[in-house]
Amino acid sequence: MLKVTLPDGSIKECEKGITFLEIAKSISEGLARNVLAAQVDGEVIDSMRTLEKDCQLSLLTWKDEGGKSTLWHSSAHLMAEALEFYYPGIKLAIGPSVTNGFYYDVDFMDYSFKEEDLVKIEEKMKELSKQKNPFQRRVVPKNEAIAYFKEKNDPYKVELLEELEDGHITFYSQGNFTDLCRGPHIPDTSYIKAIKLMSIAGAYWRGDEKNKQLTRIYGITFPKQSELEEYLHRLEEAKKRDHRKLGKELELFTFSQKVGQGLPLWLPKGAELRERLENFLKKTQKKAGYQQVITPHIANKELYVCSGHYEKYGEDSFKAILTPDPNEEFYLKPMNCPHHCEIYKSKPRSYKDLPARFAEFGTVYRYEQSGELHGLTRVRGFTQDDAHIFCTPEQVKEEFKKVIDIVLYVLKTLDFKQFKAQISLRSKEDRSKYIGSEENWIKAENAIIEAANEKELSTFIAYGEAAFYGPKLDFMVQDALGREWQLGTIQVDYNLPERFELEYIGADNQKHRPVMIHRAPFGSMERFVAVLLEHCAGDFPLWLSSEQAVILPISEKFNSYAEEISSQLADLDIRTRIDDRNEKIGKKIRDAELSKIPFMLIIGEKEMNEKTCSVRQRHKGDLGNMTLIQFSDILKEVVQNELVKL
RNA sequence: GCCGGUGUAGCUCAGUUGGCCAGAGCAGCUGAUUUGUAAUCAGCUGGUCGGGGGUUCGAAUCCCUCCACCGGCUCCA
Repeated sequence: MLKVTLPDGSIKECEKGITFLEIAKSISEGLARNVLAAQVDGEVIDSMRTLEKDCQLSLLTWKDEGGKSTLWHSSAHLMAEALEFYYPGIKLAIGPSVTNGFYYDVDFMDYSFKEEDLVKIEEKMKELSKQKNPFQRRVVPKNEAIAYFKEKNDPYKVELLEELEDGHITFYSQGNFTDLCRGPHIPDTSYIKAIKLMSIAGAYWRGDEKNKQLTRIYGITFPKQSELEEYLHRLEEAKKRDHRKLGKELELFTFSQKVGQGLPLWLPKGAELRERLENFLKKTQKKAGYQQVITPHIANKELYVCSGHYEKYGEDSFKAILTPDPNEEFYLKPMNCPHHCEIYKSKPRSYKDLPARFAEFGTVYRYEQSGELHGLTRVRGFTQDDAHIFCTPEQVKEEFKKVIDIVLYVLKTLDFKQFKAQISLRSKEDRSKYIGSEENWIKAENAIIEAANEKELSTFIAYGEAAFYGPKLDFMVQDALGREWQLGTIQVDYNLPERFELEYIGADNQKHRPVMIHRAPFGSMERFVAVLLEHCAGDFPLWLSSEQAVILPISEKFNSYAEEISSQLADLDIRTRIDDRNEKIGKKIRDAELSKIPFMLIIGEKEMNEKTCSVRQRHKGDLGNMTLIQFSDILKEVVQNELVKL
């Protein structure tokens, strides 16, 4: 008998050689029906594998990430089987599970595969799933595996196989389909109850644009039909929060083909919102010892040659701006740091002056690839809430921690509870794209990791995500559709100070090199507004709302009283508008609700006589009759609750 | 940039076996109504059917090309 330790700590005695599914059965039939995979000593494997030694076991179901990914991975195989049925001879590349479902990259050769073909594949998958075909695992010697796929004429699998180590290669088969696969898989196809193929898209083989482009088919499956329906419903709801849709509806921003792709136009309401966010941060930064600076939108090519950006990005950026002098070239500024370095250099600096913190809402222009533009989250002209901190090497960690405080304060104030802190380091393999000495990189990496640890941030490391001049700490949040975006970023940089030969005089009366910290708590105003918009579904906090209340006279007879309270509320610093259209009150309320105005003040005969207003709150309804002072107190309290979070 | 899809009024959308002056709702304008917590009624205005080229007696509809947008891929200082 072997000892199996379950997640609750209990130990179960089991016979060697029984399957994990059988262990599940011995616990309960219900559990057994739901088990998708087994996690044995931390490794996720088939529930049909057998018990060989004492172990820690947890049985994974739909509720576990490992369970989900196993079902989806198996679904990818099921889809591949259906595809081979209709398109014999297609070449399959890879078919993994992803955050929301799975995909398979397929080389369709001469077939043409269209979106409308998804339905018939889906139907075939449903048919195959009902056949209850078991997933069978088989260890295959490398040469045999290669021979199999050479015979099948699949160059992608052969290429994958050639990189694998002999003795660790497994095939999985179900029905008429066999695939090279590490696993794990569900016991049989009948576990896949609800199937939806979502979309097709192009994807390069191995993610390299030099390689052939394959057709990627995305799908998602569930162990229950109702879960699929719920998922599709959630997708619909998410679409309603899409910042591109809300931005248009709430008249925050727009794009114009004439102005140019990826160049947002901020409408009055959007501009006001943005101004409030900027002022909020300016105030926070002023307290933290930052100084505002202003730099121009273009700069001489020499600036970027010096910074290294020209060499790195010159080819892909907006082309140079020429002048009557043939020896001159200017560039639209793609980042603010080189300018700030020159501000630092404008006078000699003493260690007593450091840290120097220069902040600027600097608008920058980058020629992003056309296919990459996306609403406000990816644009060609945007404003960074940028600042550069110049400090001594000894001050780096402390300064870095202070910046983390600001970022956390900003996220907390705007009610972002879900975010990830990503430590972005160099790629392990390819170091050619980075500049600067090994020694400086290591110093910078350590500073970030230590600061993050001391601030007790929960972090994860992403290799290959560093900037070319240094590592970063990036704050990532998800948008309505689950896409991840980088918002705030903090970067330690030893390179630019060197390139610009920045110096300060130390206590020893010698010249020293300062260290730079680049940081932007919002990231960019554009992206932040986009993510904020989706996060709050357009219901902005009161302190950010341009129109905090709309005054709704019951009829035109009360317009003059509306004017009166509007001016009184303005004296109380409350931002209002009067809806004096010749419409019924129901219509005015409906329009105010749809435009997501936090408060509505309904005034008629009674209110005019009593010098009161009837207050209605967005999404909540009637709060009753009150005086303007009472109303203003409510607003003050709401704003207090929104802002005082530290 | 690459693959696939989409493009009709300010917005949401109808209209393709090629054929009457291209339609609807909302928004806007004008008038009537003077209204009590999510859409008052009537009339009117508004469209180079994304741009350009072609096929045809005839194109929103078919073909070519360019542009923009959407979903991905690659990229992201």
